[in-house]
Amino acid sequence: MDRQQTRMRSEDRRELILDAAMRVFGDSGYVGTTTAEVARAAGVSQPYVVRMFGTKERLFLDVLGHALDLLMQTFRGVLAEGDRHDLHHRIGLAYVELAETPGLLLSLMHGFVLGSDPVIGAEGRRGFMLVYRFLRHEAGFTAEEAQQFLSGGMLINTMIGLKMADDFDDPDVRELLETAFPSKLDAALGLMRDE
Amino acid sequence: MDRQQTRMRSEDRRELILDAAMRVFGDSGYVGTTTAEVARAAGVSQPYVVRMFGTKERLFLDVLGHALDLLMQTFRGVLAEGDRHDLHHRIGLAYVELAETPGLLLSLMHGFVLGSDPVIGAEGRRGFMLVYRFLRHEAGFTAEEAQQFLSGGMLINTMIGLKMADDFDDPDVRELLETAFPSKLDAALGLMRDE
DNA sequence: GTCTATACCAAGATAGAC
DNA sequence: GTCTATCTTGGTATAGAC
Repeated sequence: MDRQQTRMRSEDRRELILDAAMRVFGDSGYVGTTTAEVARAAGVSQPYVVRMFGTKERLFLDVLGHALDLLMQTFRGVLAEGDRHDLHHRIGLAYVELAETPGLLLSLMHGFVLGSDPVIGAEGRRGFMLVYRFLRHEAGFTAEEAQQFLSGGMLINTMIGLKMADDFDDPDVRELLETAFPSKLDAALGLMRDE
Repeated sequence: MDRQQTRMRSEDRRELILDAAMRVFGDSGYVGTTTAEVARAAGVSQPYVVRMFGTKERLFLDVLGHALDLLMQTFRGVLAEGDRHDLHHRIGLAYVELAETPGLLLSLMHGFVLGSDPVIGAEGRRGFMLVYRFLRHEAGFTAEEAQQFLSGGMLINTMIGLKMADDFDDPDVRELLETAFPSKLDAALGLMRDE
């Protein structure tokens, strides 16, 4: 083992582990992920991960919080920068771009599906409604718009979780992916149509 | 323990276990569910569950297949019985009714989110596309209609998974639930509007 | 701040009786 | 067809050195 760790400020190390954990949890889910896998992905020892976050559950909750922070921050950025009329499009695009941050959307999704767990479920509901409230009360979406936005988001999450893109050669799969993912092209066309 | 099992045809017992497993897997997911929990829910011994299905993985795959069978059967029933023009509504309603079969939609959802797993992922993708193909090629949905239907479905699954209804007293939660779930009332209104 | 070594427990699977 | 008993593995968490 070539792991005589270089010392680091624990804040930095924490960030590192959190990102690694987000990836791994996104892949295998909360229960399906071992603290050893997180450790390996982060390049530290397994006990250190536990030491730093207390428990695996605590770690997962922190990952959820982290993912949600990034998401809300992205949304607020979009809201701040542009005018109001194509907001729906622009937030949609921003959402799809979040898919490029490994594990971000999927960790959330894994949290969402664990509503029966008293502590993870509570956090999942809180996070989900945070997004809904943002859409409704900050971004000015109607109930229907918010519902449709979230619907599209959940479909995207599901297809990412399914690794659907691996079957892109199947024409049905391809068609579905192309209609479900808002593209820059769509956004441009939509804009032109709106004027 | 008062479990001196009455003997049963293994086919019947199999159905019983499958339904119990669907419930439990729906609650806790694939990895989060133990064969002992399934056994308890079905009223049999843990080794018997394993004995009958071979492995936990095999059991979960069978649950997915079972859930999918029920779903497709329901959809085909709807397609067969009515005329074409309000099909979207009627299938939507049928979908919501499936939520009353414990674990059905959620077991599927847990499967969907495990796309990284080589064997479960493959089955998940297969199942998901089976539904898409039904909508497109049998029910006559356009790509956009099919995409929207699945979107709504995934949002519903997510909210069921989140046990969102537990927070029904929160007005935002309530609003979201009411806009996301197609109701008989909506169906009736929609129909009237269509004529 | 970070590691190695290890205790402890839970879960899936197997053996074999009835 | 179904159970009890048990083997085995692997995973979280702790202790304690550096």
